[in-house]
Amino acid sequence: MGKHLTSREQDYSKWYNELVVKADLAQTSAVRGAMVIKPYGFAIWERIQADLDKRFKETGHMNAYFPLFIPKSYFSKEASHVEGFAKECAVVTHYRLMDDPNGNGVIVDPSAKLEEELIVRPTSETIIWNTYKDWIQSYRDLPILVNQWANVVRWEMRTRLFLRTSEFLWQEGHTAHATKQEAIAEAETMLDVYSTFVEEVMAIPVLRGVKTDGERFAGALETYCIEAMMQDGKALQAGTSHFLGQNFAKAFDVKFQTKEGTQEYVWATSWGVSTRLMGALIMTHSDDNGLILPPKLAPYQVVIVPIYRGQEQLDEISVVAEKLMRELRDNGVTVKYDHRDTHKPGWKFNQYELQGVPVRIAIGPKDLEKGTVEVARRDTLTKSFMDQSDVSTAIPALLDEIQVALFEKALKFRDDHSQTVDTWEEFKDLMKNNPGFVYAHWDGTQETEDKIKELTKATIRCIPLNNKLEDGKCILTGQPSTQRVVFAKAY
RNA sequence: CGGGAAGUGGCGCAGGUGGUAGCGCAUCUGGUUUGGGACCAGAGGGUCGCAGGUUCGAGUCCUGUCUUCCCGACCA
Repeated sequence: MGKHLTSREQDYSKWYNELVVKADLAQTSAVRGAMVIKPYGFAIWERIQADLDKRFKETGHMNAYFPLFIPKSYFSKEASHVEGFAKECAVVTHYRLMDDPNGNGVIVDPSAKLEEELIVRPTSETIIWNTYKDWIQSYRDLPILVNQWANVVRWEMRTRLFLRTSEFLWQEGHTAHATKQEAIAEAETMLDVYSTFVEEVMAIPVLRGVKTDGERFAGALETYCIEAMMQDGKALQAGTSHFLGQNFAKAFDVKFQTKEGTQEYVWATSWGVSTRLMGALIMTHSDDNGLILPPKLAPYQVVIVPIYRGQEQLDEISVVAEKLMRELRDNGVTVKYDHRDTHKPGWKFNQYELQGVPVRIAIGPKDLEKGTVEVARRDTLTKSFMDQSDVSTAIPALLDEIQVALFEKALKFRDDHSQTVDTWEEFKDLMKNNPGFVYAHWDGTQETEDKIKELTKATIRCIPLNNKLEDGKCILTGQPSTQRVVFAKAY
């Protein structure tokens, strides 16, 4: 195994693939398109889950669980929804295996064919709305504010770890409301929850906006999104929140009786983020030495590495290390003390850099004499010395500083790669040679969006919320436009 | 699903015109080491993706098939 990663400049996707594997986040599995998330990678996902889950509950939601399998007939009930997912559904057709009469292991028992095939959920709107029909009779049953953490399957042609796999983990919120206004407010609230989380915890700056017709979720009236910029200038959708109108209520006949006694269809939203956030995290912060984790998501925020000669010296250092570890833990810092004798300090330094541990503390014989430790920052790769007595207060402050610095650095990168453009030539040139977010006028038609995609591979990532109105001419057609939209190549 | 490339110990690779598999890293043992991926000595580990075929003989040639990666279409 090579000791160094492919550099980002040399081959960005190779860098990403190697980093995911070498940092021990995930690996490909024996199953086509499906990944194994390894303990270190899953620990990060657990932190994402825990923080988001808390935010969902603080905004009034509760978790529930709906089946993995969805009867095929449910899918045909909402036309645009089927159209959106039909091409990537896994289908269960049989329920039993038998010994192969020809002696070649087991085969599917042809007599065990299902009456109605089951779809492995690509998303759960249909099964959930079929259930909500039973839950909702009166306005007193509303709103329903439910989330589920689950796996879903979308049969993908080309897969990449975390970014696009056939099976992935996510959460999907599904809410039901008495009024349109309330449902829209819910979709907007959840977009706020996502953007706050992604910016404050993941340290990834996001644009908030709405999708165009072409990019909208299958079955939604409005799709809100947050878009992040990766270090190769491509956009990655970090989360979506949909206002579904009454589409699913009508498809599944979910009505409620109002105070006035009339029957009305329920208004709906759904919203989700997936393990794709792991990809966003990696591609926003990491460098050619490996992963860089924001302190708020790092499985260990601090790793302590002893430098010693002989058991006696290790024992002396361990006394200091364990004291510091206790003090740090008391101050809410997660610490790992790596005193394994099977690896040298240099090896550990490289390994923890590869795995993105925000702060490394090294303690050696010289530190014992002077009462100091060596503190190394992962994000800047800088080292300095600190008195042991300062560690318990200085390290939490340093972690906060790193958290902010990562966000600021990513924000600066995004700003440096965001341009306002008014000519088609300039637009084409940017997309080809220096991709990033391009703010340009668009005539509002699907045809133009498709044409631009065909010519440059760039799509409209979003129409920013609270967008400034400004008269202009469409970048491609010259037709009048009232606002700029954000174009980028996307993951 | 279209176009390319590749499948050989755990990982990365080498194996002109066919002759019975090798290197680096990793692993194991012993010793010396330990402030940025240590060194020396020794050891273990592969029915060459799979299935057919040609041949006295196939990692090598032929056919089929599966998988992975890259580039497109689709997508969170």
